Amino acid sequence: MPELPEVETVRRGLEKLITGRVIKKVAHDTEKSFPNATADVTAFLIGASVRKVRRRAKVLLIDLSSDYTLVIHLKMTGQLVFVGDERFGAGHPNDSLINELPDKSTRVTFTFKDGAQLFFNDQRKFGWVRLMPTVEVPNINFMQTVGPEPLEADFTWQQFAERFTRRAKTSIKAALLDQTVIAGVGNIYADECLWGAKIHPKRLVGSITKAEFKRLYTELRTVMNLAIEKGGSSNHTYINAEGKKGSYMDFARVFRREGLMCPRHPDVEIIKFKAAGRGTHICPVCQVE
DNA sequence: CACTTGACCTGTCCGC
DNA sequence: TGCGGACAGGTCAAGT
Repeated sequence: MPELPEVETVRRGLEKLITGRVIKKVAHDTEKSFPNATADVTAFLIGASVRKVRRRAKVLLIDLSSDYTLVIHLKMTGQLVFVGDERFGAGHPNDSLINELPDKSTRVTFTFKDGAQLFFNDQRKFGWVRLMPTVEVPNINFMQTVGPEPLEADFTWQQFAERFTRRAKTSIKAALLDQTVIAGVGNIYADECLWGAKIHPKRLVGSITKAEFKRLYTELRTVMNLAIEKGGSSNHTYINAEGKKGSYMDFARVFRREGLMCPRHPDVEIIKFKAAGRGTHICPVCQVE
């Protein structure tokens, strides 16, 4: 899925596009797409307006005037795409794409009172949408166990390093991907910040020095802030709420660049292998085991 | 507890 | 052109 920068990009788009709009209708395909969409629950959806769009880790939270919240996880291939009046006029940023919605991967369709629509599309069907009272959101298991937001202004490198102590015997990459350690890191930004900090992904957490944690913290924040600025990273599935792709991949140093040269070593090829069960990219000179 | 692995799905790409 | 297998930006529930 979308990692923190992609989910944040979607959040910002939705905030601008759907805040204040009144939901008139909701439709979904299978039970799995919207597990608790029973009539007594959707009663808190129909007629409610969007108050606020929040994000925690990789989860989107759409607060409604009914004091209920739509909780949405995009997982690997989820998208939330808004289609408003632009669909009927020229010059929409991605007319050809937008005009195809809904399509065969549309899972949930929200229709607003003014005719605009929000489509939850998800090719692999791992994602989900739930509706629950806003006050209960902090009690769900994920919210209770998820780690701190890495981009918060008051989050320090010492706090960052401290979060890892519990995972001393696993690899640094596995620990970075563990949402209970730090929120929002996924496969792209794990590889990117490990390269930036010159740390091999298979190094055990217990072997990482304070200086290395400090570098990793700085690199993670730098890379995620840059990615947000660029609208996230796009493969063939990710687009934001306006149907646009992000451009971070134009700035990636190692991710999905196997066979290309390391930015620090013009004569060294980036290699790919498996670490923490995921495709992993490194510069074999910058990052040694 | 900490840690690893397989499962959940569909689509695409690559080698035979 | 077809087919099998690996792989894809993420969690979970199991197993050791």
